[in-house]
Amino acid sequence: MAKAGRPPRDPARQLQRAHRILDAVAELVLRRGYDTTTIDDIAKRAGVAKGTVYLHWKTRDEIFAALLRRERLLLLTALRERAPATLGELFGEFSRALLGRPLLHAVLTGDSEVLGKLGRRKRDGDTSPVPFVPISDAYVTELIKHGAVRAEPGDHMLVVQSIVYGFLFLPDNLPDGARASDDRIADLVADTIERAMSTGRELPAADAAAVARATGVFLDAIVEIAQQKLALSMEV
Amino acid sequence: MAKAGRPPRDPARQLQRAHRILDAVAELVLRRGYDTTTIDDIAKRAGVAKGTVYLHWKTRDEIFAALLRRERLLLLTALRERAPATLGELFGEFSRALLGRPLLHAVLTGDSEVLGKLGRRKRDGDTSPVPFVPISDAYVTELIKHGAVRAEPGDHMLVVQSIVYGFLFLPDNLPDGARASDDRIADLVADTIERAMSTGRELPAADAAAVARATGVFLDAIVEIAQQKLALSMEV
DNA sequence: AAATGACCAAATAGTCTCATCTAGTCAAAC
DNA sequence: GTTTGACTAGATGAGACTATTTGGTCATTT
Repeated sequence: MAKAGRPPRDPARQLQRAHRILDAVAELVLRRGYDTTTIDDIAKRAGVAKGTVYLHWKTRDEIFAALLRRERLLLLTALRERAPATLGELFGEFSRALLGRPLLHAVLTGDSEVLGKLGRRKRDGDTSPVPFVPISDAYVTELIKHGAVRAEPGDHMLVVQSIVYGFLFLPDNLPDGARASDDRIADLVADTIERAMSTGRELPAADAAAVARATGVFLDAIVEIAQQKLALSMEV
Repeated sequence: MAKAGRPPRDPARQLQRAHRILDAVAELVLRRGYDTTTIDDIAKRAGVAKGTVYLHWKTRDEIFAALLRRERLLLLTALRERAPATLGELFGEFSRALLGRPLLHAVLTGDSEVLGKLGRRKRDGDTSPVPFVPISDAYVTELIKHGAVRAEPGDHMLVVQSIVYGFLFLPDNLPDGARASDDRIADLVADTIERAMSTGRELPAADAAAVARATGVFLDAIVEIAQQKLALSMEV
């Protein structure tokens, strides 16, 4: 009924449209939850026809996956901009960024209010974009080598994840009165991880610089991967 | 139809019977979940008539509350027997004890498989016996005074709870391969809390002894309270 | 070629009925 | 006085059917 037809074939325009659609999804899912957000709603809000949505993604779930990948990339980019130098800062800033991103926070905490029946999905880290930062063994080894992280207790990833998880989760099960602000939580995460993982010795400037560099490199690598994954979700 | 009537009025016998009923509840709830465990089942397994169950508790929920209070007391008693001296040891042993108590673990993690519709209950700490150990301000102050815990970051309870919560929770959301054994987790909790909270300085023997004593006193107090609460749930 | 929206099958939500189950009571048995 | 288990009311669930919604397609339009 309304205008249809063919504007100039412009890949940039199409990408822009894809983002506009994801914007709509983000807003609707946050407001009303995944289950009650329909493709019609999304198309209407994004100002396109339903069929157009399906020009970008084959299924409803793929749309959501693309949204989460975009969220993840935004998170990681923001995280990199804060230029964390140490392991503690890395996850402190990660927590801060995550707490400011309701969608990812909902995914992490399995908020069924938002996720609906998507909540109990197997979290195999690849189909579902778990927002955790999986620190690589190489990165940890580097930190140990420079004396920034102690070697002893082992299970570094488990310890870090447990701490982050605990601080991000606990508030949900706490009475309102006992809760702390997002910034406070982020600071406590940084501090706790620093103390739990560091050797306690002051680092020589050279080592500190090397650690900061390694953290930067590690973050770059993650951002890179996130970018590629998002790109896969966004091609027409 | 079967024998009824009146055995000797013996309060000790009645208490024993109450415990036998709770044994039955524990076993059935663990095996089949709260929702599908009926009073008839419980009575049958405990070898009493249904009416007898109601001589002890007025409602189904009260039975379950009594069971949880008993579990909590058993946990705390076991915890006290391990005689933890430091804050880290206290929560390390707490974690160990909790991981060995499936019912309390289910309550803590909100396992809906076991708890059924009891899962989403408001956790106000009094009606529902939250299995957390709420460290008292007095105890923390004592620890700080003796140099066992640093004062700075504040929010001691929040930090400790987050760490414990994180370590106890994370395994549920982790692939089987990445999980650690219960004992390992308990050790890591102790270590992490020790490092996160301590001043780092070695304690003089006198202070160390004072800390151990304070921990013992604190535990005694909690056990005492748990005992009283259980007693309330067990009187005929 | 690109975009649309009417269309359809399939899932979901809603309604009503009937059968079963079970928390809690209480008169009777000891 | 103490214990029992048959009993009841209300909840819960199964089944059958209808109405509505919605993910996904594709003939049509520009």
